[in-house]
Amino acid sequence: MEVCKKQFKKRQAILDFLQHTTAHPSAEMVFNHLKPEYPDLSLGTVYRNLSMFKEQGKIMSLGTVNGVERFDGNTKPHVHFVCTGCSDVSDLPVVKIPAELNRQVVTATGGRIDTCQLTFTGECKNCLEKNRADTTA
Amino acid sequence: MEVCKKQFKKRQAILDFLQHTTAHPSAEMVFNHLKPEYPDLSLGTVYRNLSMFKEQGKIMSLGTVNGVERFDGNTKPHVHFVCTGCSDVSDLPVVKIPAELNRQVVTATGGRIDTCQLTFTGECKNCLEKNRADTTA
DNA sequence: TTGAAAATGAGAATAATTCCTATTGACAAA
DNA sequence: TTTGTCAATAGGAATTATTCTCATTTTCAA
Repeated sequence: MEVCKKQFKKRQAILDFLQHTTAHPSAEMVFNHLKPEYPDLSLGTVYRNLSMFKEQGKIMSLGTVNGVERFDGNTKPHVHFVCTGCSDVSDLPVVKIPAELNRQVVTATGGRIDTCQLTFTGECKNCLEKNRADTTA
Repeated sequence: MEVCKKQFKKRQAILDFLQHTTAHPSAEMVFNHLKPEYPDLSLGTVYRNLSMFKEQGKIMSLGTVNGVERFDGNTKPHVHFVCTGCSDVSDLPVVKIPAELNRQVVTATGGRIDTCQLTFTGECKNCLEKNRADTTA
């Protein structure tokens, strides 16, 4: 039966979504996105699988934005911009992390480096304009 | 009386501690550190003041490590190393964030940049050695 | 068809953080 | 010294994101 066919595709669906979106979603955002297609999906399953994928290195955590954890299906080191106004997280593909930094860190710490994250925090163009409109109104 | 003299120095004590430690403490670590000197300090006060200082830009949040938020009294952009084993956060004063990155981001986003954080995540020397000892034992 | 193992749903439990309210210290004016 | 006012605080309740538990369901190989 059709319904059952999808039953064990949920884990894969969660991973697929993360690897094809640039939205850097939270667990709840993943849940909301997949719920229409998988009506009996539960939030616990999303959390469980996200945590497993993170463990396996298939996705990475971007840390929390306004108290909720955000995830990224792109595990290659890249640069993010976080807007404190609307909590939007976006990629900055233009900006590159210089490769020699990694080497510097390894020699400085003597430890093992798993990931590296460069995050710029501020207010995005939209929020800036919205705020300006609010204050002039 | 001596006890009373300290009563309203708690806020300042919290800020002082953050500005003179390199431990990148959590709210609870701040609380535990100041509790002996201020026996009636409450955890709520620590959270409240940390959040106020953060708002004022006097301290900054480093995001969460294993689920708890960490703070830094040094608000100048600098590089951190987070050990996923022992949750230790350390500065990497040797490694510098190239200044031109900031300009690239401003032009790429059209927004306002408040802070910038470069974080390397992995396992520190100590934890690596501890793990090796565990597996060989 | 059956049995074992993996995946899930639902909701309870947990833990970090925030909120609320009565109390207390500081400080200026009487 | 006393009093009034206001900011700062303590203490604990409330909130909320996340994790855990366990019964149920699906898969898949035998």
